[in-house]
Amino acid sequence: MSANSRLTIAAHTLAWIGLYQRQGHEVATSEQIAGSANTNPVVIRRLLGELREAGLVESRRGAGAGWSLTRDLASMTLLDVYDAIEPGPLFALHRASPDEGCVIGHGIQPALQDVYAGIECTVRTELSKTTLEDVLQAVLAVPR
Amino acid sequence: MSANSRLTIAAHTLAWIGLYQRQGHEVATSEQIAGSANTNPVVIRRLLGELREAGLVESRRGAGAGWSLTRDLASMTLLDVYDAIEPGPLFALHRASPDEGCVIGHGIQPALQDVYAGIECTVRTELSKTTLEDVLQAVLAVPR
DNA sequence: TCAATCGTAACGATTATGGTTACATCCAGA
DNA sequence: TCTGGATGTAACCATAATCGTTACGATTGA
Repeated sequence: MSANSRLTIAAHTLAWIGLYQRQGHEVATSEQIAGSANTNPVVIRRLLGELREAGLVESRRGAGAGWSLTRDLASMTLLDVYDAIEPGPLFALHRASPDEGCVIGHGIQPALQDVYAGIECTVRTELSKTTLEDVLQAVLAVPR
Repeated sequence: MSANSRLTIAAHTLAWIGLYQRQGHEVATSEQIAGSANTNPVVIRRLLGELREAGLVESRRGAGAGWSLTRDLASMTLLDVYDAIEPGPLFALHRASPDEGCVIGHGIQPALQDVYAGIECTVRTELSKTTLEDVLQAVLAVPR
């Protein structure tokens, strides 16, 4: 596998719930979403649990249980989702500390940290430009 | 581990070779670099092999062997390095195809692909703004 | 020839992701 | 009060990427 499909599954999930609610339903179940995303309901529940901690969705238990959005898709950006599922940094530094006695080893981490921080910042800015409503509209615009 | 430290190790390696050559040495060995980066020489050789395929470094075998840059650090950007070590996409789509019979399942991949492509584009642009010479200068500017 | 270094295969450890099963918990509605 | 359906979560396994390590053949200047 390797790369993160978590943001993809999360966006899929939120768009699905949003459309389902727009069709008049109150709550969506993890099983329905898993069917659409072609994965396991537990995977969806795990992910939705993280989105709930971030305040993007809420769940009801018991009979007639399921998941619903806490606010409109237009007020959720991909950055909100990204932060909710807390991926690690895009680029990591050395896994073992470099040799501090070496000029390069001493200065490389602060130097790269600055560069990496700048890149993460632009990625976050880009993510914040797309709302889940944008995603849903783009989905609906795809020709059959 | 999780995140990629490959770009970090590659930048460390190139900066190290660049500084070493600037000090009058012809070639650097994987063992020297591994000492500075606190890793194993084989890890460095593997990485340098990929950089060589991209034309950034060259190697000499036999006695007095080692690695040298093919061009100045000022003409190498982090994007060159990034492309050389070929990381996968930043964000992946679904690992299993979503349900094409579902409106969301049908349109979600094209919709997200556009967003992801835009983000990768900005990341690449950012990476291309920093040369390895910039990195080396930033390293040397770190106070002891 | 020899010593140093690359080139590379092979194997194991660690980690992230995610698929699956299982089961306790909860609660609206009969 | 029961019960069915769904959540909440633990547990385990599979897969894959990265990395550390050992080992050894290939190369080549001295």
